[in-house]
Amino acid sequence: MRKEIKKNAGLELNPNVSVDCVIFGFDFDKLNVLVINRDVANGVQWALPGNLIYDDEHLDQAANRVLAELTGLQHIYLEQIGAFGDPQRISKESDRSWLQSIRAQPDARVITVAYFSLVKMEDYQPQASSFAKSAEWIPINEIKELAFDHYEILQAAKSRLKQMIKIRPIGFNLLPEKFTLSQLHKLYESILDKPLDKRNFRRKIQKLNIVMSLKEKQSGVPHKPSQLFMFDKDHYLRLMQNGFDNFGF
Amino acid sequence: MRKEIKKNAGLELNPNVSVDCVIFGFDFDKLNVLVINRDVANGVQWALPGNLIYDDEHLDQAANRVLAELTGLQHIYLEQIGAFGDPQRISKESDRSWLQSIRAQPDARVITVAYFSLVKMEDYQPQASSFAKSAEWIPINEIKELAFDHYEILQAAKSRLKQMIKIRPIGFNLLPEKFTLSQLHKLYESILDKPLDKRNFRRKIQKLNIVMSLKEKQSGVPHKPSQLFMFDKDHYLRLMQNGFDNFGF
DNA sequence: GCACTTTGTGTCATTTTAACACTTTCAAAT
DNA sequence: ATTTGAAAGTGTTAAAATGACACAAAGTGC
Repeated sequence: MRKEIKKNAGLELNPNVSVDCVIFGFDFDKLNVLVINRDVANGVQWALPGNLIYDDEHLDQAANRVLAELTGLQHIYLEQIGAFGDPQRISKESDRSWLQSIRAQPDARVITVAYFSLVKMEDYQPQASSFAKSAEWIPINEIKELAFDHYEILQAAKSRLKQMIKIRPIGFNLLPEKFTLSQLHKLYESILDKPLDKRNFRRKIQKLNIVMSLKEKQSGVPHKPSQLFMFDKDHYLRLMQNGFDNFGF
Repeated sequence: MRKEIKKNAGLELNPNVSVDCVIFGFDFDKLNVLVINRDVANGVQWALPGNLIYDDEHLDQAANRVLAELTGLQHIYLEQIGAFGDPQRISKESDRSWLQSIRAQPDARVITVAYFSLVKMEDYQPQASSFAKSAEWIPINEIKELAFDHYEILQAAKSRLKQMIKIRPIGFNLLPEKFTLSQLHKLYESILDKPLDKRNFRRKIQKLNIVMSLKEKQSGVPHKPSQLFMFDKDHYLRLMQNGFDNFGF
């Protein structure tokens, strides 16, 4: 195999394929998404972080790279949503100037492979300076519009997350290691977008044995302090081996 | 918008993006997959049907085209599985001769977008001539190996199908319009890859009201003839509007 | 009419679900 | 010191869903 050629190719961006990431965070109250912004003629334009892939790069690698370049985070929960391939997906007039500033071949037909990732918001807090701000956490429900086809991708990410959380305990990726059941409860409500009865929720989670209670409580809160819990991965893996894949929400 | 340029571009295959289809069929006994084959040095090589996309073509369109070109079928249930992007995915030595015979740029890095589709086997029966055979239904459990990364894609398709059938009644796409509950039962068992209690299965399906019984029975069978049923789409849509998305299998 | 094959059906014990309200514990304010 | 506010934590019950299980009925082919 021709090594030199491969090496060269490795330096090349593939002009036809990009990855975009829907990065979810949870602020103990609602879901947020990390978007990047850019000043345009009439205000600010938001988009999902993303980029072209390199020619010798695995798609998953490219997504991890985009995430790391933006946030510095590594080893983050990341899952592919799918490919978006409308030939017109990046040709809206309002998107062209942005594209021209970031792409060598702004007119190329690009399909994008979307990923969603779950991060602990505490792990990445972009500087909120009003200058040079480039990344921001935005509550998902406040996002009405995004560049390119990113709004569509966001909707797909949301519904995929909803689907996944019903069959796997991925929500823990959005919480600190130690959390309260109320936080977990609120998280599930936010993702599923519907109220869940508090007592029934707690009973279900505890019956499944996927959380272990710590000998530690919240402190400094102006109300009854809550028991802290951790995700019990071992118990979950055991459950899973028995074919468990339905939380029943 | 520059029409001429777009038209020209439309005639071009995009050398970097393909689609591949996992086409499922059900023979009332087990799941089958439609594969294409090609004689190679030491026997026969199987692959999933697929092709490069055209530059002005939507990914979904491309998948529909591949399906139609192979089978003549249109308006078939088709759903994206995701993109497969290992940079080495098509560079196995054993795949190169095949690629060279079908691709203008056999060395290009290609990512593929995989789809799965559900067809009624009766709607497409490839000629089983031993010459020039190019497409064949193969029982999924007999497939141990496929060209490129197609085996991996097949596994993803299988598990996606399994996942989907638990939340949506897509199985009906694999059956004729009129079917028996035993056929439906067997279909679910084949997809979920586990036995389901006959009576409990029938009870569940009928309680959900997603099938309507016809005033018609099987005939010509050497045993008690079965009642025939149809999928009741209206009832299902009503269910769905109430948020139903879990069959509980 | 006998053999064979598949259809079709009901009950019961157990588990799971959904609905629902009040007491406890802390910090903060007075 | 007492009150106020805010969230934590907890149990029961009725209804529904589940899982386990066996035998008679209705055809065809011989």
